[in-house]
Amino acid sequence: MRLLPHPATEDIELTEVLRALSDPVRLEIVARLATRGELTCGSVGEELGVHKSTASHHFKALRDAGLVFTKQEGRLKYMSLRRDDLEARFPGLLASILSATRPDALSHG
Amino acid sequence: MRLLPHPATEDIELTEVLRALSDPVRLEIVARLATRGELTCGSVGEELGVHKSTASHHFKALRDAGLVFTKQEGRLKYMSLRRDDLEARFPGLLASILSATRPDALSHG
DNA sequence: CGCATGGTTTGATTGTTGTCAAACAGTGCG
DNA sequence: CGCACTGTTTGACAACAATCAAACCATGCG
Repeated sequence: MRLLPHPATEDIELTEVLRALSDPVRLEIVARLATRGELTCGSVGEELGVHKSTASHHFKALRDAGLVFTKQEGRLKYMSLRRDDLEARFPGLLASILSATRPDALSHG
Repeated sequence: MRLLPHPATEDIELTEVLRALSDPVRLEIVARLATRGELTCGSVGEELGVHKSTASHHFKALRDAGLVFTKQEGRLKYMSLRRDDLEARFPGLLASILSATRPDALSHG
């Protein structure tokens, strides 16, 4: 099992995190990771209707920004949110963004 | 005194807010607005070492995203953070971002 | 080994963005 | 009006990004 490069918690940059989450597809990926724990590249591609190479590209962007952790098991790669690392680095940031992605949690209706 | 177009609070989009803040110059502008209340286009240009047209461009990006409000008085235009609107739309988001950029920014709220 | 499966990389295309400089426009003052 | 001051718009340019398709790489299985 190989390990992919992940930035250390203290090396996570705020602008890169915000930039990574400013894409609708990546924001949706993160929102799903928050509720479903782990996702593979292929499942995201199918569910969001994008090519698998596009999904891979987005996962790399999220990984490089320090948002997700990639764990390989067999032929599959499981991506998960780095919740604790992000909370330690930018307290409250991920929580506020995740709550903002849920329409029912807003003053919308 | 003229009014520039600003999006209504309920029309502020999360991805556009994150995108606006993903640029280091704009993030710095917002951080300074948080501690200093109001800034003009020219002052930002001088302090951050960018051309005035670039500063104007960034202010427009922040205004279009719903982050800042522009008020004209005489020949000057004062930009200020839409703190209350952002708090109503995305609770806790701006606070967590500001604390990530400048931990003392919260004490001025 | 041969093959299927799951992801990655590369190429091409298209669109966006950040920046400066120069021209333009609105405002206030004399 | 003419002028100075502020900010906006336009033009140009380089850099980056999102997407798909196809080729490629790696892993596990028979």
